Amino acid sequence: MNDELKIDKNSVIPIYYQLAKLLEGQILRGELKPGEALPTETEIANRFEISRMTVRRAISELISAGMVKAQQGKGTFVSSPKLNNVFIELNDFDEEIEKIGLKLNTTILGAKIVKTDSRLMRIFEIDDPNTRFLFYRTVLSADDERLVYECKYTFYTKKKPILESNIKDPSLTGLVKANIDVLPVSSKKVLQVSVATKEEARILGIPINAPVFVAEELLYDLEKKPVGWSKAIYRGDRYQLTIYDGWLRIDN
Amino acid sequence: MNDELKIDKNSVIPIYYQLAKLLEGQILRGELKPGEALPTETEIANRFEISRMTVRRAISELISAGMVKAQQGKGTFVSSPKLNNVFIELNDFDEEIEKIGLKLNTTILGAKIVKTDSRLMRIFEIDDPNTRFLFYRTVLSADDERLVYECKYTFYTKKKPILESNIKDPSLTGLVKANIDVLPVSSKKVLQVSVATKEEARILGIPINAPVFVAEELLYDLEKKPVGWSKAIYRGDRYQLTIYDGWLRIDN
DNA sequence: GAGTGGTCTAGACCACTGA
DNA sequence: CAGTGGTCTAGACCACTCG
Repeated sequence: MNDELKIDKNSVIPIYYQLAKLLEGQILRGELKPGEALPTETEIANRFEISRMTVRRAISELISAGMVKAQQGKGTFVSSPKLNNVFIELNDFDEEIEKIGLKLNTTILGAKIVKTDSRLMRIFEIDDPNTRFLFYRTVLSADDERLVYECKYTFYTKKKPILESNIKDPSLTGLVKANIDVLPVSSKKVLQVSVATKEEARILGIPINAPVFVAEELLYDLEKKPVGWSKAIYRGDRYQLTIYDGWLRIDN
Repeated sequence: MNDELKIDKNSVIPIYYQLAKLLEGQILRGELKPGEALPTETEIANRFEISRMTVRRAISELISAGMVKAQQGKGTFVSSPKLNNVFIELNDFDEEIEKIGLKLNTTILGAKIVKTDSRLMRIFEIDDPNTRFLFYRTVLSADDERLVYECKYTFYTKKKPILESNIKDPSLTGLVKANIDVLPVSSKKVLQVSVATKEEARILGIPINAPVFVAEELLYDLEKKPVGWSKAIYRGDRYQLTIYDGWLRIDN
């Protein structure tokens, strides 16, 4: 049985990959149903005359794709596709726009040094009221249409001059890297929905109270200290978030 | 040198895990900076007197955490934390609410059989104008406050009776599974921002034109055919999306 | 050609589950 | 207890990169 389920040991395609694809096919075609057990690793190894380590490499691909789950002492079982609360790939807003083929353009509305206030002290977890921040206001446009209005803050250090013309990378990460000698390694983003204020509506050229996304981003350094904060207003009529979910496929 | 960088080969903790954590620590402490090369696999294996396969297992943990990248023929290099367009964990709205400790309650406002229309034919990719759908309207509440209004559609098959009292799992996935003998394995969600219509405002008890999230979900079966569709209206003042990004840590 | 990571083997011992 | 997956070894050969 299973005549076409063969593996070419002399192929340039790795054995573990051929085997993973073979098992993935059986699962996707429903020949192996959720809850069912895969053949044991030893069985598969004997059947295809390959090493058990190679079988394990193949199965580990399926595990990381979320299609099967191994249980020590029991066996390896086909998972039910979990359609919630899983790892997903979220395309960055801006890359999404560029894919469509529009030209993106960032305009710096202003850059200045500001004193701290209670909000910034809370966000950046600092006590010193003399701390000063660099404050940037930028607008992202595509084809002369304004899409995003963004306010960005990072610590001010006298080390480097702030020349507006000198800003190569106006993203929050870029500004932090340019102004303080720190590498942001993690971030937290909060996405909310709101309606445009008068100022936001004016800058983006949309009606007051039009729906907008509000995306706050907080950047952290290696020691989990906040090093940058931004608040971005996205036009609600131009942005949407698309999320794909379910079993990840191996490779493509 | 590096006295504390040791591995206990007799520990219950796997060697590959100890080594992965050791290397992760060096990267997080900045002893290995982005762009720098790790020692070669053979070097590490000799240094700790372990097998190269075990070293590879450790490094593969770092690779899947996105902290390093291996390049055949060249070496293994510490990655720069990529703070955009990466895999992220998106908590499901509802699970998020339950974590806070609120009791969730789903009310079924109605369930009926409807004829198809041009919108449903487009969404479900069908041609037959005689197709009929099951149409559910539900409301999700927490502590007597209405949070989400949802309209759900799935194919109507006469196989099973539709008893409202019989609905155990009112999620879209649950309804699809209950009504047609099909297992949804993947989904596509689109998140948009909008303002509440008159009907939505009435049902959710919010002002007309209040900001809301609109989440459309399309469920697919094994053959990538749409089997369920829902459109959910989330109160904008009660929901937000939090996204963590950057280097994933190994385990906890 | 020397050195790197990528694949693969044929064993071994262990920890865990279930009858 | 027999059978499962989890870890580990000490080799081997390959494909790739770069001088």
